Amino acid sequence: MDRLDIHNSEVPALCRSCEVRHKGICGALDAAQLLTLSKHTQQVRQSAGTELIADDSEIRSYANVMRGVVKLSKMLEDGRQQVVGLQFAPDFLGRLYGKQNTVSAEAASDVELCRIPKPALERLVQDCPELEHKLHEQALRELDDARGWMLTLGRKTAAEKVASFLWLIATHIDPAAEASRQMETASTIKFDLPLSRADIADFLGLTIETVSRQLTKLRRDGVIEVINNRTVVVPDTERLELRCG
Amino acid sequence: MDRLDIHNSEVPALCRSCEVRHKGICGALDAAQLLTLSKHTQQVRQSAGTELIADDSEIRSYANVMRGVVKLSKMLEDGRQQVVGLQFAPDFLGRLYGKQNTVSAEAASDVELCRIPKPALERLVQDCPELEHKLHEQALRELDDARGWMLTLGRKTAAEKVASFLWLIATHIDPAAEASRQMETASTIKFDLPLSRADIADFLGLTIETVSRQLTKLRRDGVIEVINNRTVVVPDTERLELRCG
DNA sequence: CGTCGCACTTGACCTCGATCAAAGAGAATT
DNA sequence: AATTCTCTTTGATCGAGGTCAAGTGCGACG
Repeated sequence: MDRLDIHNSEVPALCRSCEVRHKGICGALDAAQLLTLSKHTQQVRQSAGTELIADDSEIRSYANVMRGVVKLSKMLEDGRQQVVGLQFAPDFLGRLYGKQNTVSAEAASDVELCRIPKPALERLVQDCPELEHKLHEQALRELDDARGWMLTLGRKTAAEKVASFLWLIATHIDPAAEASRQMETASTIKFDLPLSRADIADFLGLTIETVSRQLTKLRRDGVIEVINNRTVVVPDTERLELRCG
Repeated sequence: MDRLDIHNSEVPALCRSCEVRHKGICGALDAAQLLTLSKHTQQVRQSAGTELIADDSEIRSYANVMRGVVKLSKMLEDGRQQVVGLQFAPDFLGRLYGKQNTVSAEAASDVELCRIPKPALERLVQDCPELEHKLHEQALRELDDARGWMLTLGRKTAAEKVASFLWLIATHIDPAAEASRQMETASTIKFDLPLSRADIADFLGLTIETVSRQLTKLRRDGVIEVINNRTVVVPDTERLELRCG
């Protein structure tokens, strides 16, 4: 688990995050600001399992997730762990306005990040209310997500938790499929799990054995098919949704 | 559970929220903006148990919590409920930038709110980047809180959950005591629980029986004293902290 | 091709917290 | 003071999910 070093990465011409407008930070910036930004950002690749941010560490830089999935988690002293969030491209990654990080972040899959040093981003945010607005909106979305998961963690059964997790990944990995699902009901979705069983367990507040058993049950009941332990096919999304509690 | 109606409340001279600077929204505003604000705000009192916001309802107004505690919660169709947040004075209450509310809000104790209609606040936010910044910071604090509770919900035992809840209330109700605790270790804290056993259970993802049993255990072990089922005395805060896991 | 390592699955058993049931304990009403 | 709420505590029992222990499948590597 080597720590990420932004100096060991190739210098980007213009950070690709600028092409990503949906949730990324760059849609808010004008041409001059984009140029400034591109001078500071560093495109970085990290392989699955790399620790990107350590909890309680000093905040030195922020990043945009360009590709892959980043896992945010918190740990108790005795090692019990809870995944408290997942970030998909093109989410912004980092805790604005703090001195210390409040969670740790790890690459759940191979990821591509667009790094920007803390002072550079903070200057941009100050100069650009529109950028602060964008980041504010993402924070509110993350807050909604977190609260949604609190309901799952506190009140759902193991079976409902696992179904809810699959549902979350299905809708995030393949938003197109989700959109089409709303038009013409009953569709098939196929996606790769970006998390190991252990990570899923830590996300759902379960053990890996329970996650495995519940996946087996969903398989037996024909709600999902699993290929190579990583690829999931959902023949009928409604059947899955029904199991989310 | 009558719904709140802003037209049935007395017109405030100048909303008292403007005096509250720590986390409230008004510290960001200049004199002219404060005056504008005071024309739109309505000070409202609600008694414990009143529903302030219904989940999925259309957002019509925001509020600042002036006194008391507001409980945010989410519910499954079958009635299972999870409290996903608590708001103490002078927190801002409401989901900015959304059409629908994403949680329901209920007065946990008797509360005093300073209401402001959605359009009025949104105009102010647009005109005043400093105000957006304030609200952004609160959203990030709430996000940190939510993620902290995810760890509690997913990974702590019932005993640790109850201790953590008491710790949360102790530090929020009496920040002064908390501050003094840091200077000279080992202090006594006394506070009233703002939540019923049922609410505590819904907050911790437990049943009221388990909450009751754990409180009894803490009492037996001398970690807390309980007066009238509502007032809690913690003779040694460190002993309590030790039980938070 | 074998075997090593790792992630996942499956089984047997146990425990913590849920459920069901009853009994206090205040506060409000008659 | 007696009655009736509602909230809380306590006890007895049950079961979902955790724990412990094998077993399986698959890719990496000699």
